[in-house]
This record gives sequence, C-alpha cells and structure tokens, in this order.
Amino acid sequence: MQDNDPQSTRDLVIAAAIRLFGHQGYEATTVRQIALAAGGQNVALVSYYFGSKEGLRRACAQEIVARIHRIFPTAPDEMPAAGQAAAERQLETLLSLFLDFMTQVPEAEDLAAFVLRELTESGEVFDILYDGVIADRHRQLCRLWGQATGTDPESETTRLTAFSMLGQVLYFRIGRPVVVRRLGWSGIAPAETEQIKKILTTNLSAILAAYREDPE
Amino acid sequence: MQDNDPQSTRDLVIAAAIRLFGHQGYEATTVRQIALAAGGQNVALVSYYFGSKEGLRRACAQEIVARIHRIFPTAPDEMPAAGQAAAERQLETLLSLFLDFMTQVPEAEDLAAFVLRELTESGEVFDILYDGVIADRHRQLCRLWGQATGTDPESETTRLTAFSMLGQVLYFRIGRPVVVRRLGWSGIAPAETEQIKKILTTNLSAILAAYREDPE
DNA sequence: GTCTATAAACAGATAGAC
DNA sequence: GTCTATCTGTTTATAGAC
Repeated sequence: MQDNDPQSTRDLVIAAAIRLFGHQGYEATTVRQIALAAGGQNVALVSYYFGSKEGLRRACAQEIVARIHRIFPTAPDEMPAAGQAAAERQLETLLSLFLDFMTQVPEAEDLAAFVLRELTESGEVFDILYDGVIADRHRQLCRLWGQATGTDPESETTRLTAFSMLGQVLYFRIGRPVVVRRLGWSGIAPAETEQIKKILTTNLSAILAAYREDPE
Repeated sequence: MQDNDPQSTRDLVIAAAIRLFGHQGYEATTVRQIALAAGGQNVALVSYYFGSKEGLRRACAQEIVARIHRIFPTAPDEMPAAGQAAAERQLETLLSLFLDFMTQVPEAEDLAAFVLRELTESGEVFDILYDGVIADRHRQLCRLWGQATGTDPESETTRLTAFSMLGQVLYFRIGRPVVVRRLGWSGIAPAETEQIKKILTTNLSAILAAYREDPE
C-alpha cells in the first residue's frame, strides 16, 4: 500500500482515528474500525506505527495541536497596543473566524468532538490539548478584551468573561443537533452561520459596552 | 440483597450507570463495572431488570428526564404576562438557579456528562432527552425572553439568543477543567460560582438591553 | 512496511440452581 | 430476586512470513 499520495498511511490512520475517537469515543472505537476507515489498512499497522492504541490517541492529540496552529496562528505576544475601537473590531473578526470554523469546516466536527471527549476524561491527552492550544488562545483573547475595554487583561473578570464568549460560540458546535432541531433547520449552512453570527456580534458589543462603562 | 433501603437495587444500578456512562461513555463502561459500583450487585441483574445494556441506557435517560422535572418543574404554558422588568428578574433567577445546579450540585456532573455524550451520538436516547427536557425548557426561556425584550418569543433571533445564553452557563460545566486550570482555582466552590454569576448577569442585562433598544 | 495467524483477556447475554 | 457457571463473539497485542 505504498503509493504516491501526499497522505501517508500514517496520516490516513490518524485522520480516521480522530474522526472515530471523536464520534464514538476512545474505548468504543476498535483499531479494526480505524484500520478499515483509513482505507482498508491492516490492523497490525497501528501497533507498528504508534506502539499501542493509547499511543495512537496521543498522536491524534498532537496532530490536532499542530493543525490548529496551522489554521489559527498565535499572534505574537507583543502586540501593537491598538485603540479600543480597533481591538473591538479584532475581537469581532476573531469571533467570526472561530464561528465559521466551528460550524462550517467539516473537519472541525471531528476535532471538536475529540477535544470535547478528552476534556471530560481529564487524562494525559487533556494536558497536551490544554498546553498546546487552549491556554495560548485564551490568553490572546483576554489581551484583546483588555484592550477593548481598558481593563486588566488578566483579571478574573476578564478571564471569566472571555470564557463566557467562548461558551457562546462552542455551544453552536456542541449543541448543534439541539439547535438544528429546535430551529427546524436541516443543518447549519453558511446562511445559518451568518444568522448566528449576527446574534453573537450583537452580544459581543453589548457585553463590551457594559464593561467599558462599568469597569468593575 | 433485599433490604429496607428506600433505594431499591434497581435504582442503585441506574444511579451507578448514569455516573459511569457519563464519565466513561456508554461503550467504555461494562455491566460488570456498573454492578460493582452499584454496591457489588450481580452482573446478571442488568439483564434481569433492563433486558440488555441498551435497555439500561434508555432507563438512565428516562430517569434523568424524571429527575430534572423534579428539580426544575416546568412553568404552565399560560403565564401571567409580566412586565419587562419582572421578566428580566425572572430570567436572572433562572440563570442563577441553573448555574448553581450545574456547578454546585454533585449529581449534576453525572447528569450533564451523560446528556452531553448522548447529544453527540444522536441515537435513540437523544430523542428521549430532547423531548423530555430540552424542548420545554428552551421554549420557556424564549417566552420569558420575549416578555423581557418585547419581541416575538418564537422568532429565530430570540431562539438563537436563548441558546447563546445557555451556552454561557453550560460552558462552565462542560469546560470546567479548562476554567479551573486557567483561573488557577482548585475547583468551583460556592464563592467561585458567585464570581461567575456576576459575569453572567452582567452579560444578561447587557444583551437584553441591546435587543430592547434595537429589536431587529 | 505490510500481511496472516493467533494468543490471552474480556465483553454481553443466558441457562438454570436456589 | 439473586446467584454461579458458561457460551459465543470480539478485543488488543504480538509473532513471524514475505
């Protein structure tokens, strides 16, 4: 099965594993299913490449970290201290990109499902994901928030408010089946994402305004 | 093992199953683990009481529906048309109760984890949970939101905004490990819940105000 | 690198004693 | 209702041919 594809067998296996682990859970997924979903590969390859099923799990987490870094490069720590209005526009852009990714990019479903599962299990993989993607992005969000409101970017209030904004976006990924059913939609097409985006940007500017005029 | 406990063996098994299914996932949990966690019951009892492991899963979902109804009774459909200010106060109370439940009540962790898992798997149990608890509560939330803003309680905007509020609360349950680590907390004690509550009520009134002055 | 064959453990379900 | 014993299938992991 040595072919000229840019996707090596190893990559195929990881992609299939992320999809299946995310959708069905780690324990519920067998290495046979993964090998089959990776294009009919052999079962023994998993042990050969990753040592064990658990090793494959770690490799999935590292691949997710790398992929998110590719999609959302972290901004440099020293940012040009923009004005409040500019920072608010950057927050809007960030929110918009994040929502688009979460609701429109097909692979985001697999990634989000995988992360979500590992998040509730709090194992070794949780640390890889937290250190690799979550911590940096949240700090970056807080920095922007601080600039947009003129408050301390690392105060408890700012950090919690940043999570409350993330929660709003993430719900439309995690709770997608609920939202779709309650709205009577057949799915979340770009038009529906724009509908959601209008709600979330309204919320964003309303909440920003509240913290600007009442900085606690 | 016939004793005088108010908790029958059946109930013990369901409670243990909700906890384990929620924490580890359905497939990852064996009936042997459940029997052990239910006080060292016998494995064969699961088949005896619920027919199969899948039957136990359904029974868990039905128990969750019943329990949530007990904790949060649904308001009658015809509510006294309260004023905007009164409706806003009711929304605040609802938000506060919901957050308390999600972050403070120990059994909420098991329930939320179970629901979350079933939500991403979209099986038969999802329907039981959606019809049994989610649809009614969301409609009730929209009704209050409509009263507080003077807008149509069943408009797409209102329904989506209600989800965005729910997402904020739920994130502090689902993303709890992330929040705790990022804030440097050792957990979410009542004092931390109050901290979060301050953020969420600020957000609530800011968003309500935005929709009142700009009803779209 | 990729395959087959197989080992060793464990799953859910059931039969039947008590 | 609760138990032991067991059947049947499937799991991960490995040994070894190619």
